[in-house]
Amino acid sequence: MAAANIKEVARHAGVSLGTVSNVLNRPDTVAPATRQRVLDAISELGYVRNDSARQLRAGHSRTVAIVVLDVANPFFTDVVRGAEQVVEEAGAMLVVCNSGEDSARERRHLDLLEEQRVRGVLITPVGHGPQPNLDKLIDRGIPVVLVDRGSGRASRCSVAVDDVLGGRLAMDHLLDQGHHRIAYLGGPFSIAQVADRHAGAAAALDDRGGADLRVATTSSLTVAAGRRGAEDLLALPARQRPTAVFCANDLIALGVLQEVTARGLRVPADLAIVGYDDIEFAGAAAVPLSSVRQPREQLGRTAAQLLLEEASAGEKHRHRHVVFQPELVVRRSSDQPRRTRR
Amino acid sequence: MAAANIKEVARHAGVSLGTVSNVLNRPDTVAPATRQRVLDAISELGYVRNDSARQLRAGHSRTVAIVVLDVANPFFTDVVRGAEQVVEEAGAMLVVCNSGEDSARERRHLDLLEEQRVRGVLITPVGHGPQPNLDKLIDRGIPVVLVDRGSGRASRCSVAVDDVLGGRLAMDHLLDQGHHRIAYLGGPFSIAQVADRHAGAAAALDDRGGADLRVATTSSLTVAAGRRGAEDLLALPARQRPTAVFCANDLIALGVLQEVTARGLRVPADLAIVGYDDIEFAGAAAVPLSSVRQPREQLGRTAAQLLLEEASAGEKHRHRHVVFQPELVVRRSSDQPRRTRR
DNA sequence: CCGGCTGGATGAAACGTTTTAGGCGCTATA
DNA sequence: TATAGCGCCTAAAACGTTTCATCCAGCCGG
Repeated sequence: MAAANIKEVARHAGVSLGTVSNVLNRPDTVAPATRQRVLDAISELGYVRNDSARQLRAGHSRTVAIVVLDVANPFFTDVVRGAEQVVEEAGAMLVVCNSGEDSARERRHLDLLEEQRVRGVLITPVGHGPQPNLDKLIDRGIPVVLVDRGSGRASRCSVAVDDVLGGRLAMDHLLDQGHHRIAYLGGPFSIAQVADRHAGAAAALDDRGGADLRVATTSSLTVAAGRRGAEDLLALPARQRPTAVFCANDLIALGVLQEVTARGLRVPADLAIVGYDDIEFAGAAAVPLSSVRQPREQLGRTAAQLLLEEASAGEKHRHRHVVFQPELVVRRSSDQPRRTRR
Repeated sequence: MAAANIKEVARHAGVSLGTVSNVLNRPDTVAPATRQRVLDAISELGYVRNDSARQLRAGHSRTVAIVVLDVANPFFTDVVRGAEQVVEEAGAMLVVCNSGEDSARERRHLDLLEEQRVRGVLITPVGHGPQPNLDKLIDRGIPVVLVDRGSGRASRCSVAVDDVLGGRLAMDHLLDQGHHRIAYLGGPFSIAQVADRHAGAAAALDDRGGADLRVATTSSLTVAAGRRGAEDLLALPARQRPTAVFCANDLIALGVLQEVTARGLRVPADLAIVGYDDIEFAGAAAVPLSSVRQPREQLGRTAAQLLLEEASAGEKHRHRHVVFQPELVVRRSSDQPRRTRR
């Protein structure tokens, strides 16, 4: 069966083309009898709207895109779920694109999305420099909301969790636990979250002093990268080896935990670990993981709301920047009798 | 800047509309000098192709959709990554839709995708009854590939892992370990994987005898559902309580592990656990989880390949059904000195 | 000098909607 | 009786591409 179009439906129902369109879009403006005839024709022919034509006419599509750094990262999957709720409620469709922390792929996705004239884009950009591609979208009138990236830019909305504060919370906690040699493990620093969390940790240390913060960078935010990072840390001579590590996210932390455990060392006695994101698996880890919790689904919901608002308000929209507060969840991986450590 | 269209570009470059189109689609058919003039006009005006118009003309889009049961499930995220590779290589775009194990949402997604005339659909359907929506897509000529669902249906391709075999492997292993009271935890049974894995386990038991298989159903395949399922199992009187549990997936298994640990019981001594999927977190769990491993990314890759093949081969395409073999990975959660248990 | 060929460009049709201006037959009002 | 208003419907234009049938100029062989 070839795809029937609106014209065939019209012929079949003995009405004009515009009437069919009215049945579809403003059913109450057409007489009940006619409407029924059209509906019958529709179901008889198995007619399905052609969205391309619709979009062409409308000038934009009804889909909203979210571009995440990593589809397999539980942080983002929860953000996606939050955004999904809101977007679907509004009768639109959410499509998920994966940049894989690769700015070339990000660019390709954005180009494609622009060609598709999507209704709007939620994005956690890969870098934190200027973003010509995003600006291009905005120029074209496509609303963009930055997710988990608090840019002060006035040209777009953003939702974020205060990563600097999160870094502070984690660091304060480790200092409270009496650690003096602490490592920050994460990367690449081109990812804003990685840099901000580190900045918070460094600031906390500046305020209180009396400890050492070593930075070890990873090439990505994955379990495997965490394992490799841990190898490096553990290879240090005992006097330099940190007694605690603050990881840029939970995947890294789980990697560290795996590596440490594999070598027969104990957590937190030999190495205390604090992660970030408090993903579902953090509590189920070999040693339950301390972590900085973020309101992930809410982040997604709020982002989607801002986007839809902007999309419908048009010119008179005022950009907003929403910042949520993170919260430290202390579990076994960093919790031990208070004493000074050397 | 309003979106410039092909006509303006043509005027700007002093050529006709068709020539611009040729520059875009068949650059070698237009004289170098003209081509350059057009390209200059394009970049000067910031012209971006309008994909809706393109699609309208072409009759179909260049996007491929994948509809998964749960975006937050690591199994699917890996399948998505595999499919992504192949689809992007082919210059198309993969969009991810989440049915959330809800057939109403699945239906809405499929309707929307049909309206969009997507190039093809990869899907793990919610139920395993007849699927009128899928048939509708196929009637319309949109290729559909079933993922992780080995339907013998001749009308579509499929890729799957032999879940019955996986269930056997798990069960055989537990029997080898000397367990006599075993539970199968998972649900809903309307999900084919849940039913098949159970069938495999039951078949293995039939073959060997000498043990009891209790089925406990959950409402979904999540960590939370696993915890609730474990509560029920642990509430049984000691004589009936199973000594081992085979879980329909790793999320369930992690939930069980959490609940068991929270009550101060030991794994595997008090309760052995075998999961399914071997997700990245399984090895990092409190007690490293035994699990049935599936070639997840490859599943995605193969599915995408079949889809693209069908999309381009058209009529003369022969449907294929690819089945991969799972593999049991034994870790601490089910590994213990062999002895008979009562 | 003519016919045919070729590389390069053109113009118009077509894809399937939505929307807008208007038409037609009624009824209610002045 | 004219007029306005209303309910219902129609016809046609427009959205931005791609493609296909032409066309034109130049060139070659005869």
